[in-house]
Amino acid sequence: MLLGGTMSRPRAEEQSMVTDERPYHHGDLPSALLVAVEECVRERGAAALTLREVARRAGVSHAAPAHHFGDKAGLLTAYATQGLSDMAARMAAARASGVEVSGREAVRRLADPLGRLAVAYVTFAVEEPARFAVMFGSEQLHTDDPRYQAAAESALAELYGAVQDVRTDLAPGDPELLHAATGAWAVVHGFASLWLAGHLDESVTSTSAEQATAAALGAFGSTLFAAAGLEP
Amino acid sequence: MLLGGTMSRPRAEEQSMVTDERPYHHGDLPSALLVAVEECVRERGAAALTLREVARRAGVSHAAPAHHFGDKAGLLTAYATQGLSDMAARMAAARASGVEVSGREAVRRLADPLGRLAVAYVTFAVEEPARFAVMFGSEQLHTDDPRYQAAAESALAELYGAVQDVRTDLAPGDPELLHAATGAWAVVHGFASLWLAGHLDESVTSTSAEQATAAALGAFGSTLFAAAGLEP
DNA sequence: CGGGCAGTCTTGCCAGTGGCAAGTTACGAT
DNA sequence: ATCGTAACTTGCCACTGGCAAGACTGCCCG
Repeated sequence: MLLGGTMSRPRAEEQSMVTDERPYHHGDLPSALLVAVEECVRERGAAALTLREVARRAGVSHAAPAHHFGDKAGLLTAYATQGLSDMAARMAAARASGVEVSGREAVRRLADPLGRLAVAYVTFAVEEPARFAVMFGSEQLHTDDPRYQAAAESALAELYGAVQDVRTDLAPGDPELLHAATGAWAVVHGFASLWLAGHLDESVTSTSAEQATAAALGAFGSTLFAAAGLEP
Repeated sequence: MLLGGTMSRPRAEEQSMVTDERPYHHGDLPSALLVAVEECVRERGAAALTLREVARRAGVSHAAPAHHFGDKAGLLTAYATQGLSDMAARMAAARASGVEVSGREAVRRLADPLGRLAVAYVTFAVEEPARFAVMFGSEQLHTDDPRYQAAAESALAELYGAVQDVRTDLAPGDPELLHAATGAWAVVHGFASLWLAGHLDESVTSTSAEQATAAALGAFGSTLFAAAGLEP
């Protein structure tokens, strides 16, 4: 996915001192543009992303992106859609696999599917901060794009599925299920957001996303137990 | 705070058809600019905020804001600082007061200081979406500004205090306290963020912030209990 | 009372941006 | 081979944030 090879100039114009003899047709410009978006956002943040800079990195004129993505929001929407699909796949894999998380005692609760999904969510955000930032941090997204909506829905379905795996007492469609899923989403999303925004203590973010998530969820769970007057 | 009266033109130039006979010196431009920021963000979102539009609304030239706030980030930082102070005050009040929250059975747990703080956090975000968006959604903030840091720290202190109120078993400085506070922050912050981004189901956001928070936290708590094999 | 000074605000400019329109190039179907 | 069409470019527009230089005005000190 490092491009470079995606577009080998088909016919080398005689001279070897070709300065910019790239072919008129790029080959796979949409993919190259999405890679360029990734780079830009990683280096300077989503807010500083510039359509022209993206085009520059892909080696095309400033108006080329519009032909494939319509406008800046369209480009970002495509990038976010990629991210949502990837995230959904990761969550599905985490939910299916039985990988145990390492950590402290209270972490035992995280061995269930919901816990693995939580770790997957946060891990995705930490490993792909650019994607996460555009997916949830950008206000310029064409959220009515059907492909975007489909990707978002598939990710959300994983979340609901994980909650349902734990709350077997609830029938599908029960409002309680909606609230439980909302709460679960809130924790992991908030944790990931605060992490990426740099608001978390360094002692938290200096460990792995897995351990940090386990520690926070475990401690918060104990707090809920304490508030309810129960033994953890 | 609706401005308008903030700057009554001191001397009415003879004619009543004064088109723009405002005095050279505004009187309290910084405040007027912050009000204008509020309006702009409310109407078109934080990303669409324009220094020139803010200046236009305050009735000054496009370069006037720079004199008081340095640059765009400086203006946003001042606005965010206001918001953080306000939020800290609200959280402190909620923590001190004993107001019971209304809601379902599981909500009983929310009657404790931590629950009241959670409701205060979400309520602030829903009632002041512009402030919340700039405080946490903007990437162009001078986070090294001492006033900003002080405000952020006072808000964070309320959070830690509320957690400590519930986890009386933990000594100050215990890492578990840090993790518990991080987890608590994550839930309320995630919930508020998803709400403002429009990602929550309408059946959730159509109720009051108080009830929605109570329902989500309650249901999520029950889920944790279920995962731990306990009775709620 | 008056003169200068410092802070406030304006005008004018610059490079850079996103989007549009019109033109140019090259591929592929026929 | 030709022609239609998709891919890409050039050139333009209004707009933005930031800077420099100038204009206005309240206030302090004589």
